[in-house]
Amino acid sequence: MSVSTDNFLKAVYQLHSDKHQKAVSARLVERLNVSGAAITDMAKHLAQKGLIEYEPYKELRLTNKGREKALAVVRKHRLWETFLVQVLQIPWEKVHGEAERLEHQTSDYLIDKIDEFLDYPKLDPHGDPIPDVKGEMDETINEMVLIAGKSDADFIITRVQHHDEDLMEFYNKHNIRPGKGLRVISKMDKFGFISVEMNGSTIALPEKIARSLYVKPIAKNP
Amino acid sequence: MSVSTDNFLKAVYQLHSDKHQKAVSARLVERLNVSGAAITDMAKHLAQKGLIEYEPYKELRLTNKGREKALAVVRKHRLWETFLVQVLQIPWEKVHGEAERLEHQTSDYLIDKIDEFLDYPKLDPHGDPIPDVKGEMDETINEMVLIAGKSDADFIITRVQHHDEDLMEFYNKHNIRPGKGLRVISKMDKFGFISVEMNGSTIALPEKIARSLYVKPIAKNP
DNA sequence: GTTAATTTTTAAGTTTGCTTAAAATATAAT
DNA sequence: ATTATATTTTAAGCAAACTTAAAAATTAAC
Ligand SMILES: [Mn+2]
Ligand SMILES: [Mn+2]
Ligand SMILES: [Mn+2]
Ligand SMILES: [Mn+2]
Repeated sequence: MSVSTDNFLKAVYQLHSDKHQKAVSARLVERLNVSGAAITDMAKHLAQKGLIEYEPYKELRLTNKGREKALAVVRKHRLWETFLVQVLQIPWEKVHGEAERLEHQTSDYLIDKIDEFLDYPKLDPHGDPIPDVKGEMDETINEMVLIAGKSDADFIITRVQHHDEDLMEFYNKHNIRPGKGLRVISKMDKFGFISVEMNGSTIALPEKIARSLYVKPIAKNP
Repeated sequence: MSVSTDNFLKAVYQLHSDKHQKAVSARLVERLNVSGAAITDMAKHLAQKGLIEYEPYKELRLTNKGREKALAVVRKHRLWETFLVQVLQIPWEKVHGEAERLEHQTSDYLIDKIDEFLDYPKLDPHGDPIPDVKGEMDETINEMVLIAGKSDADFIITRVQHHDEDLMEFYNKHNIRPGKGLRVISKMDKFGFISVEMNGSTIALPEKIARSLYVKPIAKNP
């Protein structure tokens, strides 16, 4: 498998899981930074290899074999991110770029050694679940995007999106991490801000941020 | 720089340093497993980029810029090998293959972090010197190939070749490592064996092995 | 110093993963 | 239900890094 097919399968897997108004193909264009023609090309190519189901103008879908390959790449990516943060102490905003390249050049043998060394972590530094050697991982239940959270309710941050550098900068500035608690004070105002209480102070989160944070509700302490 | 140029420059650098009857071009064909035509192609291409000096039918030579790039790849390779052995405890015979791929996907930032983590090692697991961040490394003085060693003299193994799996298997079986001492009992016999005393016993080393071990003489203890 | 063997280069062609421009189809709007 | 807009596919083509086969230059042999 080449770097391009790795990235294609991984992207299909990830885009498929969070549903969106746009079709997978269209979002692949943005995610992989290639033309639409390249997507069709690759789709046909991988369909013929039995990795995706492709029919003209229909939504792309991974076959079992394709999902297996995608999960293997996701596993390598997330284990590398975890390793780089925990062992080499690389700042969490820097590890995604490194992992994006290392994931394609890491044997199954090596990644299993890394997994063992880390003692089989379940979550990466951004809160994303790490597939185990069989491709299985924890389901995140009750999870929602922060922007969908009811006001006057308490949440814990479960995951943060981390593809965008601006997002990461914001998280760092406001000490936003998976595991942190927050309370939604008011839902989005007319300027696109949502007000939350965090780390003892109230801050206004821009819509972009509020859409990038995944949270789960917790029982209120009276 | 692509993987192919990385490997090409690294190979030119390495083949240039140990001189041999065959020309560099011819040995590149073996080392990189490509046709002669591909070597000429790449040579022209890199010459035009100012990385090597190329004139038809003349020996290839790296420019300063080319050597710099080559050393950067060598640095990444050897630091990865060291890291995989020391930190992840991967057996030394397995690390070369992994490093061969990782070396091309590792940023300068990351490799410097690895260097720092390892506390700036000077030698890799096979005894090869590791270029520092400026491309400088220890010269190995008085070093020779074992087969050139005088009989009835004592040596220390400085480096071992490790591209070949058979070699590594032999080293493991006989506990041959950099740093080990040995004494040459007799030079190569008519069957191609050289007799040495090592680890308290006498063993016959086939020519191939004796050509793969680099040693330096030590003063005899009377 | 010719001739022969070896090495290197040139020439032509392939594959992968892209591109742009157009045509085809699907989706949305009136 | 047409028409307009957006998306996807087809078509043609390009660049990198290879290949094989033939031609050219070098090196070795006699
Ligand atoms: Mn990531
Ligand atoms: Mn990637
Ligand atoms: Mn190596
Ligand atoms: Mn390599």
